Amino acid sequence: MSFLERKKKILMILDEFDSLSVMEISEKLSISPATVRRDLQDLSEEGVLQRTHGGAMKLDNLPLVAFNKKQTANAGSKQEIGKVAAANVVDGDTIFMDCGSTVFAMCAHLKKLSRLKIITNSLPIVAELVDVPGISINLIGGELDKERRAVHGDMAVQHIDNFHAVKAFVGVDGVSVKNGLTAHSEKESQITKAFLRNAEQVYLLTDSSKIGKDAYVKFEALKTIDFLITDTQLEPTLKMEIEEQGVKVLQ
Amino acid sequence: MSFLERKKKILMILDEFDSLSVMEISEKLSISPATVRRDLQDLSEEGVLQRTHGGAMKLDNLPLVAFNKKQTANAGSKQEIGKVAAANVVDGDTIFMDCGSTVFAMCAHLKKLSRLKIITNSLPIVAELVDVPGISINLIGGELDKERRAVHGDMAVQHIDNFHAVKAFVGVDGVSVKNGLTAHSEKESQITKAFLRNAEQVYLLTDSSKIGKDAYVKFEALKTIDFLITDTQLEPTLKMEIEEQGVKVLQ
DNA sequence: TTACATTTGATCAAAAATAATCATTATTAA
DNA sequence: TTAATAATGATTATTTTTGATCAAATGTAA
Repeated sequence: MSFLERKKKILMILDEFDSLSVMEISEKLSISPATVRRDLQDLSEEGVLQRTHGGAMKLDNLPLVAFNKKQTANAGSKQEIGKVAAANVVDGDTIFMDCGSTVFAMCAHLKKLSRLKIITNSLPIVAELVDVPGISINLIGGELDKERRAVHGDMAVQHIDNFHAVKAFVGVDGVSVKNGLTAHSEKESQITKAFLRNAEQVYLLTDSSKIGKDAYVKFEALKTIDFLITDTQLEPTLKMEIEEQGVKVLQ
Repeated sequence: MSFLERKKKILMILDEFDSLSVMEISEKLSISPATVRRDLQDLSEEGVLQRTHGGAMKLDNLPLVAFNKKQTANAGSKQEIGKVAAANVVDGDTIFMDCGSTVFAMCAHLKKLSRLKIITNSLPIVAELVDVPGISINLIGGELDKERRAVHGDMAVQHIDNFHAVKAFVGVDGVSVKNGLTAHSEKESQITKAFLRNAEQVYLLTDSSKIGKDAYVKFEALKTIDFLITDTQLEPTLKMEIEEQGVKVLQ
């Protein structure tokens, strides 16, 4: 087994168990501890995991490494959310699609549409839908954010401002009644804001773990969005508070 | 069994098993390990699989690179041309890269640079270089041409006009002293024209089979370009005629 | 703190894989 | 047909990778 294969496997099992010891990895992959240490050193230098004494830990803010593949974290609810969101798209729509794994989960359910125009800054979405007949894609230009596999920056915002869509499907890092929509980075929030102001209807897709939480860039009021699509774990009191703001919650 | 047949089979079995060793491939196809290694090297340069020590792996972002499957025509000379072109890029450069398999062939030889900015409309180039540290990418936005895996259209042209690069590396469908640069489609020629007018130095990459031939959209005079990079098959008389126009021919 | 156990990084020899070379075979052109 | 060219497989030298060993560093418990 080559380094590249081991790297993939280590990251996969590390995604499942949040942390692993050198011995555990050594046993699971049938390689010597010395090799595991060398691999962990390389991987930690790449910045894809956190080395610890005796093993390694998952990095939680590791955005989307090879995110096409598997998103075990909340994979189930993301698929559910993606399905519900896709059900709100109809033939002939022009839609904005944000980057992020939750919005990406819509892709699988959009393939059966026969006429759809997608404006997006997300490379994984492009890769997933480029060969689907009936779907035409407008790719937003600008600086490529390698980690997120998405385009950001001023050019991207300008690009979006040249378009109008009937629906926007966006993600956030946090959302609450008090602070509205929040993000980890300003660049990301600028893109999302641009989507919001150029779409007739806005759908916010987020699993319930991010509802009631705040990230540090506060960029838009909650009532700006029309629909919040989330999983069934959302607490009823939170749901009521959100709906009082005029946001329809879909689950 | 010819290289083309082996290539097909290798990609097929690699699609089934996610990774294979040289020996496994050698046994499955009844060819020697030496040939397998040669094939894997070629295929990895084409960007359709990931070479590892001891074998090969499937690529995860293959959808974006898929156009390369048809790239086998003149694969050898394309690699040569790509290598020569890449040798003209130095650390710190900002370059335009056109879509097309010949320009794509530069990628493999650009990875060792430590500081490079690439402005491109080609998804395969993006997919190939997105994970290379030291290379930053500006993706040109606009309508996605699914067949070409590239972005075209007015937005794309506008985008390019916002930038300036020291070098542009472009491809064409035909080039001759009489008709200059020619293309099969107007959209493609508009993009190339935009690259030409915003770069200080223009490198045209094309294998010799396209030299002396004309496609139907005539869009630029031959003398507009500074360098023509091609293979060693180019006829000396043609070469002389081209150099008389002030174009330097590199081989 | 000290004593003890564990983990680590460095070094090295063995094993594996590769690239380069060369003779042979197959293919193509004349 | 023969000569020239290209592709293949075998051989060998080189490089890369691996696992073992061990002193040094780190963490843990008293």
